[in-house]
Formats: sequence, structure tokens, C-alpha cells
Amino acid sequence: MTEGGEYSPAMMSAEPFLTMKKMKKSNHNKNNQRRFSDEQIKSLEMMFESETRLEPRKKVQLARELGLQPRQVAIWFQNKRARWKSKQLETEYNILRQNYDNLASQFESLKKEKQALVSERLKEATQKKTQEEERQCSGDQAVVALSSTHHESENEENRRRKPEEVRPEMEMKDDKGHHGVMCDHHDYEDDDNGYSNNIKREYFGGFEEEPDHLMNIVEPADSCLTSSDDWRGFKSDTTTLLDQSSNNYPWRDFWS
DNA sequence: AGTATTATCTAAGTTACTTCA
DNA sequence: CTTGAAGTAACTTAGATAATA
Repeated sequence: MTEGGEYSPAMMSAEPFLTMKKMKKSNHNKNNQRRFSDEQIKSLEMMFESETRLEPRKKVQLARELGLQPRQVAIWFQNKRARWKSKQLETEYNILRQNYDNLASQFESLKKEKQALVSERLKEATQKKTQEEERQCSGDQAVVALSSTHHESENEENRRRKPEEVRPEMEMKDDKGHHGVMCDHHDYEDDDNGYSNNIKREYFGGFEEEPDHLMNIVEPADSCLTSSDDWRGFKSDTTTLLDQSSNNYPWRDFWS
């Protein structure tokens, strides 16, 4: 209260029963006008555009030019900075929101694309397996005279090897032998916490029991996309953002 | 040199009032 | 005419900083 001198001792004694606040509030400017004139606002705006903080000397000069108290100019600049800042924040928020929405829709379309690819692969693998089983059945009848123990061990070996036959198309191994599709930093084996299993179930929908080797086909991509490590950070950021606005993002369920 | 006090400024939040749909 | 929301000038408070004793 050292600037402007609006709380004079005369005022204090004139209305001793008023609260401090009321007394101050009643002190409008010289002409008892509440709002500044367009001309005054225009000058203040112009000054604000060139500098958002006023030097004391400029403040006094501007106040004199506009017929205001220096304190009024100071307060106007304070309020202006506050309004400007909140506007700025709003603008930045809108930009972030727009970017986020774009990313979300990209994510959705990639998810759909991936789902289609997985279905296709599954179809192929199932057909292949059926064909081989049929071939084996007919072969078995022809060699039924051969030793059964030998046959069994070979068949078992075939079964064990089968997943490997379809995997090379999908997988990429790094120098450490780790699997990965576009996310070489992540070991998908680590993600065996039920979380990815839920995702698998979502993808495999109708399949009551997925054959292990079929699951192996999709594992690398799944673990990459759904790795909690990869997405957790993003999730927390985005939910913070969303908490302030809308909650109806269908793909939120994908993460939870 | 280090410390306490004072003055000044600012951001953030609030109040009282006006304007307008 | 009334009412509620939005805008605005002025205010309070708390923290930072610089000058001074």
C-alpha cells in the first residue's frame, strides 16, 4: 500500500465502521467511473504489447497521460498479465488436445490394421496345420506296420517343431536372440503378468483355447504394443489430460 | 561479512461491481 | 423485470529480491 496513496487517513476516519475491504472497494477512480475508457484501454493494450512489465518511470508517465493513478496502471498490468497467461494456457491446452486426438485416431487405425493381420495369420496357420494333419493321417495308414514307438517320437518331434515353421515370417531376432518387432528394447517374455493375456483374449475373441504356437505368432507384436513399460508413461500423461475434459475414449479400456 | 529490517514488486486468488444475453 | 454468467478494477496474501541499518 505504498503506491498510489489511495488509502488516506481521511478515508480511514471517515468510515470507521466499514470493513477495510468495503472501504477500499468504494474508492473508485477520480470520476467514479468503474471501467476505463476505450481510449485508455487502447493505450494500455498498446503498451502491454511492447512490454508486459512496466518500468516505474514508464508507469508514472503512462498514468499521467491517461489521467489515472500509477497504481491503477500497475493493477491493470497485473490483471492483464493474469488474463494473458490464462488465455495462453488455454491455447496451449487446445493444441495439445488436438495432437492427442490425432495420435489417438492413428492408434485406433493401427490397432485395427494389426488385428486384421493377426486374423489372417491365424487363418493361414490353421489351414496349414489341418493340411499337415490330414497328410499325416494318410501316411500313418501306409506305414502302420512300422514300429509304433519310432512313429510316436517322430510325430512328437514334428509337433514340437511346427510352431517354428510359421514363426520366422513374423519374428525378428536381435543379436541377443531377443524377439521384437519395432521395440528392440523390450523383452516380451517379461510381460507375462496376465496383462498381455487379456489383450490376447481380446484379439482372439472367438478362440476358446489358443494353440501355443499360434500365440507365439502374435506374441512379439503384442508385447510391443501392450507392454506396460512402453505405455505406462503415456497413459499417465494422457489420463491427466483427459481427466480435465472428457472420459469417453473407448480405447482407454485397452490399457486398463 | 553476516544478519535483520524495510520497501517494492509479482503471481495467484478473491471480492464487488457492471454488462449482457 | 429478473437472473446467472462473464468480464473487470481493485484488493489481499505470500514469496522473492534489493537496499539499508
